[in-house]
Amino acid sequence: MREGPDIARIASLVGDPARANMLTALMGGTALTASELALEAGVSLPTASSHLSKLMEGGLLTLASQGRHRYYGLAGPQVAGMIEAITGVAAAVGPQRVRPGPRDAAMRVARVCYDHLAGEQAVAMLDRLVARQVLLRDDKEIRLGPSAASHFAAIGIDVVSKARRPVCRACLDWSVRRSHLAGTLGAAILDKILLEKWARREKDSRAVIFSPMGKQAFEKVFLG
Amino acid sequence: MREGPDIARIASLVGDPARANMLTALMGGTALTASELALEAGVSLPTASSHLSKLMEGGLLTLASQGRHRYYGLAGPQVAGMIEAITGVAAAVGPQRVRPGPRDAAMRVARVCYDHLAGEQAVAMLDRLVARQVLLRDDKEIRLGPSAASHFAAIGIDVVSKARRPVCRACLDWSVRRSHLAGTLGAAILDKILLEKWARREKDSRAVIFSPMGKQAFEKVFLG
DNA sequence: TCAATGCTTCGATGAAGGACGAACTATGCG
DNA sequence: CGCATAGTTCGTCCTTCATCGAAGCATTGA
Repeated sequence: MREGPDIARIASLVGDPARANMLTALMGGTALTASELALEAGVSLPTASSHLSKLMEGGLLTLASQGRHRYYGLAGPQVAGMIEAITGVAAAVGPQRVRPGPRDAAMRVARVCYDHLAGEQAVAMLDRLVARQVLLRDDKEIRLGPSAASHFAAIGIDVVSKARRPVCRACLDWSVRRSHLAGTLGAAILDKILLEKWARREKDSRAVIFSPMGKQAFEKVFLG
Repeated sequence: MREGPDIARIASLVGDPARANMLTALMGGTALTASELALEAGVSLPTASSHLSKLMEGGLLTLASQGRHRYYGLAGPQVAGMIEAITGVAAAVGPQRVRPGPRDAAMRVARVCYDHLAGEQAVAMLDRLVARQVLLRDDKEIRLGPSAASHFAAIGIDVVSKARRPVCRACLDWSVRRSHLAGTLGAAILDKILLEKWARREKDSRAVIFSPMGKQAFEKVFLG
């Protein structure tokens, strides 16, 4: 009989369809209220409330009360990474899927991963940044290169770490099996992309759709 | 209501304690038989068999039949990565350690790991055998040294491999984070320890309790 | 061919927990 | 205040599924 971190406890939290839907919905990065999550999960409000308590108790969610609204969000990037990893296995393992619709294709190209960009675009970006030595990567770790500060400052992104959260982190992609950039820098880049309206978010989905011009701009700045 | 990869299905597979233990055991990288996994999970053989079918059906395991042995292993690095991600969250989220009781302390010192000895004693033993070059270890693999046959023959252990099972294998310890000796040799040594009554097994536990004299004898033979 | 071992299937049991309606608390708004 | 909206708690029903013993296959060795 094994000991150690209670992995079954965490996994079983994700293992309920209603809770899994809630967590998936929260992968979009924005915090949601209990009613919204109930709707996402397709259960009644009391049921959702019960699930949310469990997720809170399990440490997977954070709660921000604002007046009579209670906003639930993912507890952190580590939790988001776990959901991505599970999603990846589920996607790889379920070959009995109907042919990938247009939404799936879009998801493969670019999607939101909690607070940063994921998908082929994001993987290509990280590759390029490493090739140009703006970022340095050894093994699983990613660090800022000497030219990083000036490079990102030129496009209006400050790479100074304000919080305890790391600036750079690698996050494994489920569609491609390679890493993309997470951390505060990854989040800042996604902000920039949406702020500049290079891309818009598909409603009720994690997909990120680049406009033709936005794609060009993105490629010029990050893949150039 | 969401669509997409069935993440709840995968997570719920990991969400059962017995299955979680099996998967954790398989994280070592070596494939194990159904009986071994039953022991690891602390369930009966039929129960284990049922769990294994489910894990197979879920695509998390691969199966290699060799005669009447059926070796189960993780389906791939992606699955391993997922387990690791879940373990990470579980470790970060649950620092609530139960106070280590006397049984836990004993488990840390010495315990049975399905057919061989694990724990601090076992780790020390392997270290010493390698230091004396009775065993040779490179990377993760352990082989017999030139003096191994005579050395073990002197204490009544035959190192000739009868079965297909390897004589030496490294097994990662959860208490200490280092390896101990598994394989037929590991099993033979545990047999010897119990046969000579150097130690007895705690009932209903994996703990192995050395008598004062037994400990001396063990240290003389294996740590001398 | 017979016995032993490794493993799976079957059937019955029992406990865990997910579901919702109703009632309760809390915030906001006139 | 009184009413409406957002959430939680409670109680109960009910499905699911983990568990084990016994029996059934399959492989190996004698």
